[in-house]
Amino acid sequence: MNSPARKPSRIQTENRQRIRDAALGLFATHGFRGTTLDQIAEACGMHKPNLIYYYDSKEAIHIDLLNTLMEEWLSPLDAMNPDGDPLEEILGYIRRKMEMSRLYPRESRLFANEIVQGAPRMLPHLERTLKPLFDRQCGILAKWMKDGKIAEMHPAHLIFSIWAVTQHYADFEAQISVLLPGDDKRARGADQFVEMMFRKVLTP
Amino acid sequence: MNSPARKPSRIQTENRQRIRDAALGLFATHGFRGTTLDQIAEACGMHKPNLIYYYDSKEAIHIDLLNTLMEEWLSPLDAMNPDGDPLEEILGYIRRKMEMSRLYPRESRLFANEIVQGAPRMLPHLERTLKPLFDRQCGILAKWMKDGKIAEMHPAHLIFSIWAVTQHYADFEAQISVLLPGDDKRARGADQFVEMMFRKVLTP
DNA sequence: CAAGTTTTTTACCATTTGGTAAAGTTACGA
DNA sequence: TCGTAACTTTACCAAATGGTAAAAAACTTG
Repeated sequence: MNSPARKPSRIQTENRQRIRDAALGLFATHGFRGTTLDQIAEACGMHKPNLIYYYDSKEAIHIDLLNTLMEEWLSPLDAMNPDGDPLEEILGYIRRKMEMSRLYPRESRLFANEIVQGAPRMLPHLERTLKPLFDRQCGILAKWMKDGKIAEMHPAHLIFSIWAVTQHYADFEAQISVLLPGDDKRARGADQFVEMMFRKVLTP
Repeated sequence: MNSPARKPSRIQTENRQRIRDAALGLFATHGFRGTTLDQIAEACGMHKPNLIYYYDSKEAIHIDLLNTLMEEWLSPLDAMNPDGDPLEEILGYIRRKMEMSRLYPRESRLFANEIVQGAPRMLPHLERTLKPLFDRQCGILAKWMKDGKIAEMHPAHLIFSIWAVTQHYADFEAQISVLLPGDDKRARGADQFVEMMFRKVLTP
């Protein structure tokens, strides 16, 4: 076991990453309770007690995943520049969110599972990390509205609607692929629709 | 055990309903694997083997719930009248969806859980029941667009966005209540925002 | 390369969990 | 009201699952 003061060895860093990567896919598609340590072990080519050597418990893996991924998951929101062109900043954010839905559906579903089930392991993190960022960005949006750069509306609900629409494509993909088969141009169609939609909504 | 030909007794009807009601809340907040038969039994004041007397397995309860609720869950979509005023028909549908998010969050989360995890027990049902309805309503929307009654856009993605935004308020309530505390006027604010949003999007 | 440390593997355990068997109780039609 | 079918309860079980103990193997470092 590693003492708390020592920094992790190369092997530790690598293997923890392997574990997280395997666990991410499984937690995303089966949820926390639906995923077993044996499944994670098999998915990353390790043995069950080896997981516990690197993480104290199954829950510790889950929590570490949520914490590790939250930051980069939220980074596009943070990247909105208060001094840029309002409409283009927001549309840029929306484009990045659509891209992330396509590139990182596992992350999207991991958070979706967690929050749908009441965020039992993430509520404090939402309070401490997401809330301040959210409030700040709402402030930026409010200022843009007051300056007449974009249409006047409730900034919080605007952000909710952006999250809802963009993440829907990752979280509910199983349903979408049934209703809109032939996935060739689906991504482009989605991108075009979402851009058109929010352009209309935001234009004063 | 009841023979397949006999129709269920009063006690059977009542107790199955009690079981479904208890299971709905638990499946919605803990997912399928996260819910145990003992939890369901306790929640409806029955004993575990009694559940198995009414349902062959835990999975049978889950499947019956999905099947039973799917129809009424989709009924507002079916209620869109092709001969009514297009904008008002769609906005009426959106209002009903918002109302359902508020009145039936358990149902919304039950389906959210199921679909996020790849709809393992619902894919055939989506194909057989949802797909035809969806295609029909897309056709109605397309005609309204061709007639210039509402703005031109991809009908399927319009429906996706309606589902995404309205169900987001039920499915991600844990997050929303952190970001927008003081729930007094939250529902009204949401309703107003969503109506304004889609009015803009749909106006030609 | 030898001693010590880190990492991996094997064997195992206690609890939980979905489900069964069968006895006991209640409801209900003749 | 009596017999039978429907329903409920108690006791139980096998498999799955999260986790532990400790020996074996591999790696690091003086």
